[in-house]
Amino acid sequence: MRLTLATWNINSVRLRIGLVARFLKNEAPDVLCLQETKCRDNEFPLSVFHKLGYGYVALNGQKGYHGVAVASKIPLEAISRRSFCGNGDARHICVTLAPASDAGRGIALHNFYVPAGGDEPDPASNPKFAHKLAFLDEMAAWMASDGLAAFPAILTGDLNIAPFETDVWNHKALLTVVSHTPVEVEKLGGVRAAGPWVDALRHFVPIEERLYTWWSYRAQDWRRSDRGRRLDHIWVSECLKPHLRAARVLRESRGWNQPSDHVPVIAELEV
DNA sequence: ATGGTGGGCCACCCA
Repeated sequence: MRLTLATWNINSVRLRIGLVARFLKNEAPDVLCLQETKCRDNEFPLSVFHKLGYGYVALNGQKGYHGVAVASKIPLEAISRRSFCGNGDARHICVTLAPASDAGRGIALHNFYVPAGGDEPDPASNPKFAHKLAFLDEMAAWMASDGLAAFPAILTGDLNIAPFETDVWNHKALLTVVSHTPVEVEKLGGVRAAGPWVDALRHFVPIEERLYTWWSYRAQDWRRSDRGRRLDHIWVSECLKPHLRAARVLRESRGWNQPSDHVPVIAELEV
């Protein structure tokens, strides 16, 4: 079967539930991973997802900040949530996808919202940046010890890092800007190597081609200035690499009414 | 070089 998976930092799922519905009607992914839902689990607009055919929803929310969710047309099993850096932030949820045609163990799906890291790229003076680096270290160590990617697995979400030169509008200018500094790019590389994971978007889009998933709200005209960054990712385990069929960015949604500053990333696999 | 715009929520924190 064809499995379509999307990830989207929605920046308040309650405010933008209309955009989510539009996206689900238009693109109809089998699975949608959300970040920055910004609500408690009992405030999540479940009924909208149910009405649109997403009968399986797994939540890890909290009041006002962060929060991740997975909505799916296919059954979700073995739902778990991990707290990173021991501070109780809702930044991770793991589910197992059980596609009908998959006779095996299913696909483990990790949905992450990595800390943004604040403004100053110095862990000594900026605790938010220190938190981001510690979070990435913990991700890599966890992956290495648990062999998460040794079986069919997907790691997705807002990783808040644009790793390659063509993942930002100006590589040189952004070397000192949190999201593209060498130290965090290297740590993200460590997480990827710990799988090892395959970057689904870059599997299909040549590295020479600029590719963004986020444009700041602060630009006067995001489309004209096009000062974007590729912060949102879908990674698959090596054994799923031969099953990748397509991956793309839904750039147009940045121009919708009252948009999120992030747009969806979509990957298709034959499983 | 600076400040620009959004969200949650009720004083600011966060992106």
